[in-house]
Amino acid sequence: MFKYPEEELIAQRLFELIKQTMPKFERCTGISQSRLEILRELFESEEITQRALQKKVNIDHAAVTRHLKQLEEKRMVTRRKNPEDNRFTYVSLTEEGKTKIAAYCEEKQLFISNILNGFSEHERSSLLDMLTRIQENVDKI
Amino acid sequence: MFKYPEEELIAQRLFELIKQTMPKFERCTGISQSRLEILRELFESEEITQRALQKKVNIDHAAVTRHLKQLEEKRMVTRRKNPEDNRFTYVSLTEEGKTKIAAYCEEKQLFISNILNGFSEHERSSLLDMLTRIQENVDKI
DNA sequence: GTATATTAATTGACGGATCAATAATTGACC
DNA sequence: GGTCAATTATTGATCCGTCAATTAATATAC
Repeated sequence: MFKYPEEELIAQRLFELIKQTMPKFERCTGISQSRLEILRELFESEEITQRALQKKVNIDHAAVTRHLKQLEEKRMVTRRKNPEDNRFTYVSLTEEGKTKIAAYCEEKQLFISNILNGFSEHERSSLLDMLTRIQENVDKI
Repeated sequence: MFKYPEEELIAQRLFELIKQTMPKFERCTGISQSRLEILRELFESEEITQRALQKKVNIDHAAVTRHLKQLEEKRMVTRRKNPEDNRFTYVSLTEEGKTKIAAYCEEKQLFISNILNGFSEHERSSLLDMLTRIQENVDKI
C-alpha cells in the first residue's frame, strides 16, 4: 500500500479543487475563465496585438485564435492588421463587448468572495504568499 | 479600470498555477494526473466495479470508460462482468500494470516534493487546511 | 407476470487545450 | 537584391473532459 504523505494530500486537494470549481465558475458567471481573462485583458489595454494578448493570458496561440474568432462572431471584439507590419493583428473590444464584460467581472468577484468565505485578512495574504512560492517552484522545473 | 483585490489575485494565481503545472506533471511523470489516479485507485482496491472507481476519482463515466479502454489496450488492466449482475464490470490491474504504477507514483512524489520545496511543516498543514476550507465553500455553491 | 423505473456502461457531439505543420510577412546577411 | 531565418497567425490532429442519448440488465410495483 502507498502512504499518503501530507505533500500528496495538498496536491490532491489542489487538483480536486480546480476540477470542481471550474465548471461551477462557468455556470455562475456564464463564461469560461480563460475567455474572461482574454476579455479583461482587452478591456485594460484598449488595443493590443494578438501575440501580446496571448503572452498575457498564457494559453496557446491556437486557442487564442479560436477564442477571438468566436468573440468576433458575437460582435464583442474587432480585429485589424497592423498596416506597418502585416504579421500583427490588433484586437480591441467593441462597445457591446465593453458593456458586457463589466457584468461578467462582477459575477466573477461574487463567485470568488463565496469561495474565500471565512478567510481572515491574514489568512488571505498568507495563502497568496504560499501560492506565489509554489508558482516559483513550478517555474524552476 | 478594474481593481484587483487580493481575493482575485488568489483565484488568478490558483488558476495559473494549475494551468502551468499540469502539463509539466505529465512530462515529468509520463502520465496524466487523472489516469494515475485511476491506476492508484485500482492498485489499492484489487478489484473494483467501474462505477465505484468513477465515484472515487470523480470524473465523468464517459471519461472513465475511455481511459480504461486505452489502459486495456496497453495490457495494464483487465475487465470482466459481474456474473451475478451483468450491468457491473469489475476492473483490476494486470501484473504488468502493478509493476508500472509503482514507478509512476515515485515520479509523482518527486514532482510534488519539488513543488513544495521550502515549505515548513507548519506551512504545509496550514495550506492543506486552507485548501480544505475552500473546498467546503465550493461544495456549498 | 408484465410494464415501468432504475442503474451501469457505452457512444456521439461538443468545448477547450496542446502540439506540429503551414502560410504570410518581415528582417538580416552575403 | 535574393536567399535564409525569425515571427505571427491559422489550421489540423489529438487528448481529455462534460453532457445527453442509447443500450442492456436488473429491480420494483401493480
